[in-house]
Amino acid sequence: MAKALGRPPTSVDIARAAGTSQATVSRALNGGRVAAATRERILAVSRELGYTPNATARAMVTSRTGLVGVVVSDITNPFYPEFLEEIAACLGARRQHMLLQNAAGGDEADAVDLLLQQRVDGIVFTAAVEGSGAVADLVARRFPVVLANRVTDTGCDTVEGDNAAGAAAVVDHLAGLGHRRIAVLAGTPGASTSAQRLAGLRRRLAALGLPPARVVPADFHYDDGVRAATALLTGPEPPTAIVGHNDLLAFAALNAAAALEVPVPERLSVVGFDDVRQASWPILGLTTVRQPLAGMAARSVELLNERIADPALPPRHEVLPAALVVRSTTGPARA
Amino acid sequence: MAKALGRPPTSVDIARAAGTSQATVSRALNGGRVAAATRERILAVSRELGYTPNATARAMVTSRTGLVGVVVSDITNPFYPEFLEEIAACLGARRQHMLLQNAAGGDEADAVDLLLQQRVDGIVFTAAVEGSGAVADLVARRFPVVLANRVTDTGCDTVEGDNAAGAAAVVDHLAGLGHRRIAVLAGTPGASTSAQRLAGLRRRLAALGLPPARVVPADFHYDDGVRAATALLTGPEPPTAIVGHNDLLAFAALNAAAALEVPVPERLSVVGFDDVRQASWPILGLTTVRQPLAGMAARSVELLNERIADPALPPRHEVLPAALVVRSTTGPARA
DNA sequence: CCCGGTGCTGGAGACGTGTGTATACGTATG
DNA sequence: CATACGTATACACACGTCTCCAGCACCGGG
Repeated sequence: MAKALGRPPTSVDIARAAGTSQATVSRALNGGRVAAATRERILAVSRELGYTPNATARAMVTSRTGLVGVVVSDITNPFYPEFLEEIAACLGARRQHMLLQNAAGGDEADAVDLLLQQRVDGIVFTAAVEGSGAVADLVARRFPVVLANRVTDTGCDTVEGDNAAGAAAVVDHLAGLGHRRIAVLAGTPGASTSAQRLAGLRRRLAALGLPPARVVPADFHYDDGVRAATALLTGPEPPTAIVGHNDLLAFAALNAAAALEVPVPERLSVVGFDDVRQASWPILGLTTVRQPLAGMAARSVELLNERIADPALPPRHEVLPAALVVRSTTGPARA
Repeated sequence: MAKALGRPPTSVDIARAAGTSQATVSRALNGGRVAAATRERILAVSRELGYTPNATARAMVTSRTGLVGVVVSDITNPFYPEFLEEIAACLGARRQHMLLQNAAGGDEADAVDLLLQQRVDGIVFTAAVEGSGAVADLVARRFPVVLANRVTDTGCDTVEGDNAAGAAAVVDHLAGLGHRRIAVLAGTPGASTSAQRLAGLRRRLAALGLPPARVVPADFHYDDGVRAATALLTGPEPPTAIVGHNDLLAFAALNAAAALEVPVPERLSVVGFDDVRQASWPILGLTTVRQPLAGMAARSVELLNERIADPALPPRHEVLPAALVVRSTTGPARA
C-alpha cells in the first residue's frame, strides 16, 4: 500500500505494468466487459501500486462529481450535526459524498458559488433563510436543489416537518395546563419554519379563544434567546410559558430562567422544536416537537437524486409528521 | 446571472464571446498580464454569461484542489462542530475548503480512501483513535497529514492541548475540595487524549499521596457514559467525584446522577474536558478543562499548509495551554 | 533603415479518465 | 472454404483549464 512517494500512479501506469491498454484498465475497474484473467491481473497490479482513481479526472469526462453540496446556517446548533449525520449516511449508500458549507454570517451566495465551482451534482439547503436569492437563481437555471426543513415560493423540491400540526399540539398541551400568557422566541425573520410555527400557534390560540402570543425575535441563536427570554421574564406581565422556535432557543429560555431563579416548570413552562438529543437528557428534559430527522434526510437525498436524473421534473413538496414529546419542562400554570 | 440552462459556460465560451483566446481569458481571471481594456471586456462577458470556473478542470492541470480533508470520529459530539467551524474559518481565509468525513463506526480507512480519490491537498485528523493504520500509511507516503487533538508515534505533525497539565489541575481542584474516591470515565482505548489525561491524573494523584482512580471505559459516547456512571454510583463505595474524559461523558455522569437522585455537587462532583459551549450554560455549569479550540484549529491549518508546501519538513509537535474552568458541578466532598 | 526590447496575445500541449469505434482473433454455419 | 458473428482489446478523442513558448505590434536608439 505505502508505495507511492512521488506522483500517485495513474491508470496508464497500471496499464503499462499489466501489459494492456489504459482503456482496458478503466473497464476492468469499473465493471466493463473484460476477460477474467486480464481483470485479475489488472486488479493485482493496481493493488500493488496503491492505485487510487482520480475523482477530478473522472468528473471531467463524466460531468458528474458524485458530490452533493449541503448548506447549513449554523453548524453549532446541535440540530445540524444530527441532520448531517443522516444525510451523510444516505449519500454514502449511493456512493455520493457531502461537501459541507456553513453559511453562518449570511454568506450564502459565497457558499453556493464555491459549490458550483466544485461542480457538485446538486445542493441540499437547510439554511434557515435565504437572503441573497441564491436559491431562486439556481432554480431558474434548473440546477438540482432541495430545501430541507425550509420552503419558499420558488418552484423547487422541499421536505419539511409538519410545523403547523406541531405548533397546534404545543398550544393544546399548554392550554390544557392552563397557560394563557404564552410568549414565543422566534427564529430568523423570513425563515419558513419560524413563520409556519408561528402561524400554527396563532391559529390554534385563536381557535381556543386564548389571547395572542407575545412574539420576540431571537434569530435561532442561543445568545439572542437568552437576552429575549430575560427581557420577557423581567418585564411587566411575564409569560407563564415560553415556546422556542428551536430547541436551542428553548434551552436559552431555561438558562435565562435559571439565572433569574425562576423555577421550571413551577413558574415557567418551556417548549422547543426539533428534539435534539440533549432534549432527552434527564437534567434538561425538554418538552419539544420532534422533527422527523431521518425521514427528512432520506427524502431529501432521494428527491435530489431524482431531480439530478431529470431536472425537468415538476417540483414536489413533502410534509412529514411531527409529534410533541412531553417531558419535564412543562407543567400546570400557576394560579 | 440566471443565464445558463444547458451546460455551464466554459472559458472557451467566454473567449469566443469576448473575441480573444482561451489563454487570455484564463490570465484575465487569474491576475496574469493582460491589457486593461481586454481584462475589462472579459470580466464583463463572464459576468454576463454567469461563468463559474471549473475547479475539477483546474485541479487536473495544477494538481492542487484547494480541498482539505477533515476526519472526525463523531460529529454529534458538540466538540467537533465547534472545532470544524474554526477550521473552516481558517481554511476560508486561505481560499481552501473543507471536505468533511465522519468516521463514526471506525471506517477510517474508507474515509481516507475517499479523500484521496478526491485528491485533497492534505488531511486533518481529529478522530479519537486510529484503528486501521491509515495515518501511518499516509505518513509513509509523505502525504500531508496533521493530527489535531491527538498524537501518535508516527512521524507527523500534531497539535494538542496540554492534557497532562489540565488533568493535574483537575486533581488539584478535587483534592483541595477533599475528594479521595475519584473515578474516571475514560475515552476510547488507545486514544492519545484519553491516555494523556489518564496519565496526568494518576501522576498527580500519586504525587499528592491520594488513592488511585477507578477507571471505567466509556468510549467517548454519551450512552456508554451513562451506563458506566450508573454502575459506579450504584456499586459499592461509590466515588465522590467523576472525571469525564470528555464533556459529553461528564454530561452523561450528570444525567446518571440525576436519574439516581444523587445531588450534584453535594454528593457528587463532576468534571469534564473540552469546555464546549453548553458547559457554560447556567443550568449545566460544568467544571471542565478548556481546550484551546481556535488556536488548535489555526495551528493545524498552518502546519498542514507548511507541509503541503514542503512535505520533507521534519515533524512538529505543538502543545497549547489548557486551563481548568471551575463552575458549579464541583464542590466539597461530603465528610 | 535595422535591431533589440517590451507588452500583449494566440497556439498548443498537458493533466487522468471514460467511452465510442475499429481491429484482431477464433468459431460456427452454409 | 468463405462469410458472418461474437469476444476481447487497442486506438483516439473529449472534458476545461493552466502555462510555456512563440509571434506580433510598437517603439526608441544606433
